[in-house]
Amino acid sequence: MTDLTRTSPPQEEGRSARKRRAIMEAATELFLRNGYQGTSMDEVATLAAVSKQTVYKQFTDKEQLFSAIIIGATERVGDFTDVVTEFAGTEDLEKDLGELARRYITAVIQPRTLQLRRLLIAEAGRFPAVARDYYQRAPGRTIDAFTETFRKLAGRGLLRIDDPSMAAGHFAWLILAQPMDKAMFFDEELQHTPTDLQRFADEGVRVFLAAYRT
Amino acid sequence: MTDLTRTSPPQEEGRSARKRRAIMEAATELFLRNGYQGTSMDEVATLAAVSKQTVYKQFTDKEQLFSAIIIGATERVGDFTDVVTEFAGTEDLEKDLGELARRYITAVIQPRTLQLRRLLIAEAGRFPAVARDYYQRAPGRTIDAFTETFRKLAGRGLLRIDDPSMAAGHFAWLILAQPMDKAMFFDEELQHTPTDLQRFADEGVRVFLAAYRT
DNA sequence: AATCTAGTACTAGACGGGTCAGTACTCAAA
DNA sequence: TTTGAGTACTGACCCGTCTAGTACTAGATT
Repeated sequence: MTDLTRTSPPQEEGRSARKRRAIMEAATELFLRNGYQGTSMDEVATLAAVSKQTVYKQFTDKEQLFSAIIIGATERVGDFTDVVTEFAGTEDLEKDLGELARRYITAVIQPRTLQLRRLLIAEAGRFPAVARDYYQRAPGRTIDAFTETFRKLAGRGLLRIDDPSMAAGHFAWLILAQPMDKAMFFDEELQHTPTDLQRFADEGVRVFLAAYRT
Repeated sequence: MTDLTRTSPPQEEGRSARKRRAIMEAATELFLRNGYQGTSMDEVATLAAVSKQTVYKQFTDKEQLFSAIIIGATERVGDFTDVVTEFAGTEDLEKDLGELARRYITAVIQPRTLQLRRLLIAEAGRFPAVARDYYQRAPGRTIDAFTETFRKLAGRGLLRIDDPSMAAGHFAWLILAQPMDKAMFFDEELQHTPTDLQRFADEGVRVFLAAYRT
């Protein structure tokens, strides 16, 4: 008999790291659902099944915990930087843009993404640095990818574009502004069906191509 | 010397009404700047130069005061219902749409409107009824006006539109989605110049017409 | 018209009951 | 010996109520 004292499963990460993860998961859940002021550190500790002291060992204070979970949550949102290379050799622009649009709207309309967006808009005044950072790393990054993609497509003569950045903004918002705007104000009590979303995607692409196709 | 005792100016409204107005102005200012949970009833009373008891005489509790100031602030946002009749006999569609677009973006990008929007998005979870009401009475109302306008223009053969509601959404967001989105995340520390805004308006109208003009 | 009076609105501050961020301390587990 | 659970505690804040006293208003009286 060897090592009967080991009751826990083989631990990939140390105890501290495991606790830290539990705290971040709990805090993410609570902050996203109840906002910054609507979440107490006691709640976080309880939901993480951890003592409050442990929370304060891992995170100096509430603000720092908030920043940390926002950064973590931002990392888990969809990444569209690869569209630049994907569109490098497109054969059927209309079809490929349609697919991109559907992928895009599906990713952004997810509850987690919407909650994150709502939370950051709500706290933009209290945490300007966090809001700015999120904007650059999530929606800004996507727009940049679109911008670069369109610039190349214009270079190949497939699109007629003066300002690729403006065109990227038009593309993005033609597709998701309407469902997104409504979702911001109707918390939980509204959900778009996949059919709805596909229609927004298709109509958005249609208008975009009418204006920008050569 | 006549009536030295009268120190106050001729009062149009009674004392209560005057106090009520002071309270609402103070509460509007504070709620818009600091949010619902970030505003205390003591602060409201102090800023209104009124005792807390008076606040509670006029408004049963904090939630009721919040609802009241949101309704009041909503009434003071721009109204676009008259565009329907304005466009009834348009001669130069491109010019008139351009003017509408500039008027629209100027109205919506105002700090007050943006603060109101941010506040309602932040509190959509806590006050679903208030958020829904605001949405229908402010942005929804405008979209409805655009929808009706475009339906009529399509009837006159000036636009080619299957779904006027979708077209209205495209028009609105082509114009203001980009500056609005950024403004949501950059509180105070970003202001678009009139030149920027005009460019968003013009480019939005250009794309819209490319897609929907007959 | 000037004065008095009753009733109402308002002020200032205290207070009860509660929450919350962050700290301290004890005891058990690893 | 280090770590963390559990819990109590501090100091601050906040909602809503209450009390004691002041200011205002309008109608009745002189």
